[in-house]
Amino acid sequence: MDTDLAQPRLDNAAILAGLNAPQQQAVAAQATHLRVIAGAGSGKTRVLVHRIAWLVLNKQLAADSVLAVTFTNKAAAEMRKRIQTLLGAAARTMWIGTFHGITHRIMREHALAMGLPRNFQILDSDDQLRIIKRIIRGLEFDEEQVEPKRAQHFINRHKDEGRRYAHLSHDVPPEQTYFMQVYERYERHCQRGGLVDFAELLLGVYELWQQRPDILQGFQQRFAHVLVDEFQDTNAIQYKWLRALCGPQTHITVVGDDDQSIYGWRGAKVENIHGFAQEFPESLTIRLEQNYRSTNAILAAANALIQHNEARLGKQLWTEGVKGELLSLYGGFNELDEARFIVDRTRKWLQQGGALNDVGILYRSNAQSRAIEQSLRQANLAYKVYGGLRFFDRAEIKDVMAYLKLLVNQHDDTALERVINVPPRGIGERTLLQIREHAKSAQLSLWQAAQQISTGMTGKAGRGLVQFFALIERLMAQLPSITLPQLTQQVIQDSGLLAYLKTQPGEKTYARIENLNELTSAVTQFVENLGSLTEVSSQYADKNLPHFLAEIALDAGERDVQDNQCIKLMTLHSAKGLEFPLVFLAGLEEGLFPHHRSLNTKELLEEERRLCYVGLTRAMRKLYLSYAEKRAFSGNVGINRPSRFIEEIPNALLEKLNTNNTVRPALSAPVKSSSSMFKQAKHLGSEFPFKMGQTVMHPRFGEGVVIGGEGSGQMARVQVRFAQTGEKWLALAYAKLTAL
DNA sequence: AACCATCGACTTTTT
DNA sequence: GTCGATGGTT
Repeated sequence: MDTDLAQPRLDNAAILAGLNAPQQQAVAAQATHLRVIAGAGSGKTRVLVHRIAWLVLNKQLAADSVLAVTFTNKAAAEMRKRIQTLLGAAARTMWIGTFHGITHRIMREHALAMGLPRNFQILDSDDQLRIIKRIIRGLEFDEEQVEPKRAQHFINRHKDEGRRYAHLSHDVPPEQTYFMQVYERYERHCQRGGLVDFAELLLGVYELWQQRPDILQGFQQRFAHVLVDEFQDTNAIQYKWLRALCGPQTHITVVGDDDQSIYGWRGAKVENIHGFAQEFPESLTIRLEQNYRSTNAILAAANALIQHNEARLGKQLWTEGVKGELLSLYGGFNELDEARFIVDRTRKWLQQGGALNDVGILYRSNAQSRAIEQSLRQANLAYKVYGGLRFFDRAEIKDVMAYLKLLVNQHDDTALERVINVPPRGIGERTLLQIREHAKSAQLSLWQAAQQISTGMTGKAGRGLVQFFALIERLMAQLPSITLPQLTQQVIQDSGLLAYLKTQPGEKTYARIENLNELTSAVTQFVENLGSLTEVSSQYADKNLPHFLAEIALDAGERDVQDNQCIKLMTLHSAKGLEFPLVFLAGLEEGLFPHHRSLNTKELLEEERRLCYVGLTRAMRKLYLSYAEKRAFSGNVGINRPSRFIEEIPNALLEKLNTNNTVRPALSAPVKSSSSMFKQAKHLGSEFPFKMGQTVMHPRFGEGVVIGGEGSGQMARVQVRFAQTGEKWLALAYAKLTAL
């Protein structure tokens, strides 16, 4: 797709060559601000890259007066690579990075002004959760009532919106007062420890700019052009941050597709791209609607589907390419039948000369992969499941990382707690409790507290502590004289992690040991790359290690999807930005896709539809849609109607393979009012195991009476009035209700 | 302190 | 069904 070659002499003709008219307009737009609505497969990255080249060439810009922001490291790396191809070495000094990477860089530069220690640490969500758990325990809250995950979500949601504890109204629903207290303590904890979570990177820099207009002005003057990729995914704080950065002289270019906005649930605001023209009156909007990826049939289906959304800027994808095959729809008897169908058609594809890595199998939720994997294994087809646990999130890797963190900062309590008894060295819960108590009362870090306590200690725990201190100190002493890969090896060996792993039985042990080896090669790779970056460090671990830790914290470890000679399985969310000649979109069932938790509000439902749109537009040549009439879920069997999204695709584009089944068509609209729920329940009939007014038994809530119901299959819920607990909505798929 | 059994949860995910 | 957390037991 990309035929860019290094040009000996780059001129405008070369930059614009091979681009269609709207692409050229976007690349060379003179408007103060620019919004590019870039449909799927319309050459978005290409336009972004060529625009940067055009700007540098025509506006005589210094390369470092351009700032290009993306969401993922992968996108940033790709962009830098392609700019390098066009502009050569000039791309080196250009500010290209993720929101978090760039704010991290700014934060390092201005740590002092932000009241941060020079060696501030970045928390990943795992670290964050651990801290929150500790705080909840410290406050002596019941973890049942104040769930750590929800507290984390509470904190992150507010920070992503730019709200500190101090900004919050204290007039909140009672259940949130707990979260408020956790938030307050969490803020203090991070402040004290020099800990920075992901949201803090953005929020911290934003606040710095608010408090120090001089610093802000410096950045405003430095960047003549700011370009933002995937603008539809920006959240509130990212938007505020960008808004602040745009001074009177700044030009901003945003690129995105409101129809592919699928991250509303984690705070992304489609409004940002929708309202751009109002917010930036001197702006031009250009639509890229010519698609270079899919057949006409696929695009027609995608266009038809997305037209059911109201909240959109509007656009129609088209192609000069072939009409292509119709989409095929298969209604499986159950999820295994669906999987067999997928295997069958994959085989057919291979027989016709297709390749394994042409194939992408996409689904709404991870759990769906199991049945498909099973069938693929039986058929001996090579596949890989993308998503799930990231490399650096694996327990054994995090253990090693925690040791490395401790070497940089012994007062990193989170890291210490993680590894003080991993591998087991006799330091149990009681000892740990003692250490925590002492740390709390004497205002010490756990490291300090442990050292003080260990002096009077004899026995197993005491020996374990001494051994642990000796290990850390010995490794610390080596930092200035060994390389980072050597250090990593030492940690793996000397900590006893490797030896301990080897003694553990279980099939996963081998994979874990492999992971540790892979970590060493990742570290080696990091050190090699370091030489080519601007921040050249000495080869020794004392200099490299802090950089490495920051890098890893900001690295999702995105795996390269493209090359592997195998079938790719992934969720629709992870498939965004990818393309496959042959795509299976599985599990098109009401309740699963659209997901039952998105059925009740229009906004969520439209996001589901956009997700479906993303799925359809991944396909280049052939697209299969499928659903299962019955699907096993958490041990239960759910009966689902085919997804409404199927109906939203014109019949003329669909070849129906096996849909002569017993399942009735989808509900045309979500159930809204409670009275209609009530009616619905009465008429639900066979698949609804309870009648109105029936007495039922619940293992936890006891006896109750059915007073309402809604939905069917996986989304079926009943309302029950319990004697003790009052009225509750219970999902039939989860609740173990028995009729009395 | 380590191990085992039982219980419960269960959309999507980058930084 | 399966993973992870928890609580009770050894």
